[in-house]
Amino acid sequence: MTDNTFLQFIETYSVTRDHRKKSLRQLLGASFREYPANSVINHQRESGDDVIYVINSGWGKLYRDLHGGDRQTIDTPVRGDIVWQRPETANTTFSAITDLYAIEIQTPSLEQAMEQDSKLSRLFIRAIARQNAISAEHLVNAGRRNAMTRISHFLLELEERLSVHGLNTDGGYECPLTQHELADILGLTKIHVNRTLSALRTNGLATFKSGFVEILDRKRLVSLTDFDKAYLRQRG
Amino acid sequence: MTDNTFLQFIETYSVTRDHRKKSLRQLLGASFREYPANSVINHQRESGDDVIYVINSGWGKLYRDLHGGDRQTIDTPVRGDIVWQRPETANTTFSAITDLYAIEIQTPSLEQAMEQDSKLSRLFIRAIARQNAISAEHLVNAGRRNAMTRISHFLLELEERLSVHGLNTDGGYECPLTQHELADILGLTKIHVNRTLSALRTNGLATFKSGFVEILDRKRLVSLTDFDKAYLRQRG
DNA sequence: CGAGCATTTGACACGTTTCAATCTCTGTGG
DNA sequence: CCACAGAGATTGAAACGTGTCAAATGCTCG
Repeated sequence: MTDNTFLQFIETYSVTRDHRKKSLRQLLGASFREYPANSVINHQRESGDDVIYVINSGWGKLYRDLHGGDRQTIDTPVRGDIVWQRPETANTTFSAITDLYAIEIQTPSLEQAMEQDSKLSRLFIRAIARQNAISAEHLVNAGRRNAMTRISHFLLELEERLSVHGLNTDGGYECPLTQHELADILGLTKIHVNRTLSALRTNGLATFKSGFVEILDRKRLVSLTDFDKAYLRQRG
Repeated sequence: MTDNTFLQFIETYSVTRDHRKKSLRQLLGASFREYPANSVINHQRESGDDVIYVINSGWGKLYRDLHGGDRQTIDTPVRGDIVWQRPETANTTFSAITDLYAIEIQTPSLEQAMEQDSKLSRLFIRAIARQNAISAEHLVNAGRRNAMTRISHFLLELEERLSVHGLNTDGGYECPLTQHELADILGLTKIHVNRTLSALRTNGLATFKSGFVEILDRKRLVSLTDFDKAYLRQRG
C-alpha cells in the first residue's frame, strides 16, 4: 500500500513506521469516531479542543452561518480531507451530512509526532495546503463564475476528489448533497440552483438526482468551466 | 523581541535559535529579494521552483486570470503573510502591487529546517492555517454578502491585518489598491465598487481615496458586516 | 395515510453588470 | 511651466442574472 497522502500514512503508521509497534492511538493521541448524519461535530460558537479531523468515510460540511439565516459552506470534506479549526480562531461549524467516520487527532499530539517523523510533517503540511487550494478555487467560483459554470465546476471537482479514492462509478458518483446544500456551497439560492440543474440536464451536460451525479458530457463541461484538476493533486 | 509569528521567528532565527550562529540564508536556503511594483513574481502558467515567500514589506496580490479577461484575486498579502504555490499544483499568479520586499525560502530547505526545529514547524503550520482562514473569509464575502457589506468587511480586515505590524494610523491606513483591484478581490465590477465606495462615503462609514483608507465609523461598520477578527489571530 | 422536507415552477423585484462617455489626476516631454 | 497622454475615477441609462415570494408537486418515513 502506498503512503503518499496524510490519510494513507497515518492509517499505516503503526505498521510501517513505528518499529515499536505502538498503535495509532498511542502515537498520535488519535481516536476513531463516528458521527451520525446531520450531527454537529464542532460548532462555530463553542470552541472545544484543538483537534484535527481526518475524514475516513462519509460526507461532512464546513460552513459559516450569517445573520439573516444565510449560510456559506466553505467545503464539503470527504475521504482523505482534513478539517482543522483552531479553537481561538475558528468561526465555522463542522457537521456531518451523512454518517461520518473520522480520525480525530489532538493537535499537540500531532505536533509531537511530527517532531519525530518528518514525513508525517511534510504530508500534513501538504494536506492543509491542498485544502487551501480548494478554498481558493471555491472563491474563484463564487467571485467570478455564473451559476451554470459554478455548478459545473463544482461537480467536476467532486468527481475528481472522489475518484482519488475510487469513490466514483463509470460516469458519475454518489452525492448526498441536497440542492439547498449545493446552493450554500456555491453562494446561490436553492431556487436558482434548481433551475440551473434543470438547464444542465436539458443541455445533456450533467444530472444531479436523488443522491447521484451523472457526468454526461465531460468534455463540454471541462471546456465550459476551464476545469484544471491540478489544484487537487496531493502527492509529490 | 517576540517570536510568536513565522516572520518574527525566522527574522531572529540565527540569533536566538541557532547556537552555531549560522545565517538565515544558510539555514533555510533563504534569500531576501525585492520586486518592483507591478512585476510578476510567479506566473500561473510557468511553474518554477517550489518556494515559499514571506512578505516583509509592500503589497502583493495572488490572483487567477480566467478566460474572458475576468480576474479573481485570492488575497493581497502584506507584511507577515506567506505565499506558497506548489509548482505542480498552482494555477494562480503572484505579483507585486507596490515594491515588494520578501524572504524567499526553498521549500525543501524549510522542510529540513523544520525537522530540527519544532517551533519553526509549528509556526509555519499556523501561518498557512491562517492564510486558509483568510481565504475562507473571502469566500464568505463573495458568496453571501452584498457589495456594501463585502467592501466594508474587507476594509476592516485590511485594517486589522496591517495593525498587527503597526502599519495603520489613528483612524485608517495606507492602501495602494486601485478600485479595479478592489473589484477583483471582491468579485465585483470596478464600476459597482466605485458606486459603493461613494455610498460608504456618503453614509459617513469609510473613505477610500488616493492610497489611503479612513475608517470613519468603525462601530457601524463592524455591526453592518458582523466583523469578528478572530480568524486573523496568529499567536497561541 | 399524513407530515415534513426536497424539488419544481411562475411572476416579479432588485442588485449588479454592461456599455458609453466624461472627468480628474499625475507624471512626462517639449 | 505648460500641454498632453494615459490611467484611474465617476456618472448615466439600460440589460441581465439572480433573488424573492408564493404555491404546487413529489418523495420518504413513521
